[in-house]
Amino acid sequence: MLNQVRQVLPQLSPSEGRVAQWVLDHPKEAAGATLALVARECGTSEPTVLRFCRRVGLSGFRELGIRLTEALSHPVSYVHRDVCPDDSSSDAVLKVMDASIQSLIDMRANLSAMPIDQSVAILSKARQIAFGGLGASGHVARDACHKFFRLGIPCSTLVDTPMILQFAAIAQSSDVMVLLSHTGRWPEFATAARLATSRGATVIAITNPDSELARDASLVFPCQVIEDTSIYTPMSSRLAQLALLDALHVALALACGEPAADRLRISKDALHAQAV
Amino acid sequence: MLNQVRQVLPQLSPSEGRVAQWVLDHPKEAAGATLALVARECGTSEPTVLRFCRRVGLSGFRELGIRLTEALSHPVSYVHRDVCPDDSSSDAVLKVMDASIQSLIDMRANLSAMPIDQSVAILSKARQIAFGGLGASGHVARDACHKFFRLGIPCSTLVDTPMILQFAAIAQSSDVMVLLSHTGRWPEFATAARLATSRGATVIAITNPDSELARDASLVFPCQVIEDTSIYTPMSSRLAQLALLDALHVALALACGEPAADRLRISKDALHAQAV
DNA sequence: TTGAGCATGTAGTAAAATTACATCATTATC
DNA sequence: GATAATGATGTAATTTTACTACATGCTCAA
Repeated sequence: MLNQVRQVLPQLSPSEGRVAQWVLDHPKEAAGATLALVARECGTSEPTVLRFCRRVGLSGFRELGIRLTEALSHPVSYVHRDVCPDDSSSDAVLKVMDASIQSLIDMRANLSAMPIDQSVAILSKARQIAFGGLGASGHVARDACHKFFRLGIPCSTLVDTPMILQFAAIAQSSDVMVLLSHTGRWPEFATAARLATSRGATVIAITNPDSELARDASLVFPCQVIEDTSIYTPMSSRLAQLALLDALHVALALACGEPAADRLRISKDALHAQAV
Repeated sequence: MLNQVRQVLPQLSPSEGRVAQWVLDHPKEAAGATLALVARECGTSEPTVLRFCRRVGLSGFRELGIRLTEALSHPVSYVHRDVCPDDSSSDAVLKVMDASIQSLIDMRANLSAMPIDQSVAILSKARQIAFGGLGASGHVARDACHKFFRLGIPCSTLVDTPMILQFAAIAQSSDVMVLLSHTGRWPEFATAARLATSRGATVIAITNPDSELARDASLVFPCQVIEDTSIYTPMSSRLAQLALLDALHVALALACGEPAADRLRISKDALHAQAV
């Protein structure tokens, strides 16, 4: 909303521009203000304020109040703003955290498009699960492996292409291979997916839906890659992948019922017996 | 807000109750509605609607609109709700995602209490950085190591207690050891922290502030551990740690200026030359 | 049965939002 | 350089909206 105001500001006439500027400077005050007050505050007349509202695409002054409280009630909005070289450390940290939060929120909004139930059904019957990923995704794969193994399912991690290809080559029908790739463009991943599926195994891809890997996988969790305009932008999508695997892990634990829950409890207790 | 309405509903008179019910049923509509419209819609009079507003603790009808848009603009609140065994897969997944999002939001709110500037200052002058963590924190440590090493700083990962103790024993004054532990209760971590600081090295702890480790570290990033009431609760705090390290990494890259930015760019290009 | 107390509605009021129209300045056109 | 045209801005009237004061009617108890 405030961005919308900023955007039309240059096209506004002087008086209307003053109103826009005042709204931007005092958004909190403007949200609850009355038409007369705003006019007085900006040294203009009521109709001018109203014209300003219309010009930013609102139906009237009342809607301005609604839109403004809406925008402000997110005490902070986690919209992505690029980190720029002259940011202070604290600014940069805030921006990165916001980007991370936003990427999780985006993923949450997309959950309905993901094959969660199918994946849980297949994973719960898996003979073994292998998690494959290169570079940063390798760490996610390791983490996932560590998590799922506590359910009592044989798990392994594949962090280089030879390993991934070898696993695919010897996969059996009840094996599951989870492949993590941000862009899905490593040709070896698609090859491994084809190889594994041809042998009857299931390949779950957590990747860009417009990729060769996505086409060749059995199940795809679409993860849009945020175009990183700035070199400072970290891989927020990696966080989202981790959270997704967390969620899948819990869903699987539920689906497996008591035995899995027991194993979780036991493995937690094993740690707490000492300290964590 | 809506909860507030629900709470007073039983104490309301019939007509006022109808208003409350309508507001609960059509919150979106109610947010922008006019007094007359609500009265008509509920088959009652305007003063009754107004009385309803007063009874839920508002100053008038106008405030109802504000509170309502406020409540609705958080399309969902990411409050933590425990996963229970009879949840469906999709319910469980949503709950886990919400918990993850909330833990990031909490961390963001706590950023001001963290020694970001000091850490950046020390890290930018570090001869080498070692990231230490056990179990799940080990994966976070590996991920962080992978990230910081791309800045051109010598980095290593320590994923077991002997390694952590050995690093501490041979640490030099410009070395930095980053220790990750959710509870901070492993005695070896505190020992390592004492050992390393006594040799002039800096120990940055990302851990529970009420722990031995926190006391013995040079700098502490407090991370409150969410009491995991349910065995299904995953380690959301691990996500927050990752995001924090992401942020710290970006802040450090900024502080190091062009050389670090160049290295980041080069390492990104090295990947993009093939595919990621 | 009558009056106290409460729920509800009617009618009125003040203020706010919106509209219609007038004025002024600026620019374009002849 | 006068004049029409366009657009910005304000004034005043109108409508709508929120809110108040008061009246009606109902329920229950003495």
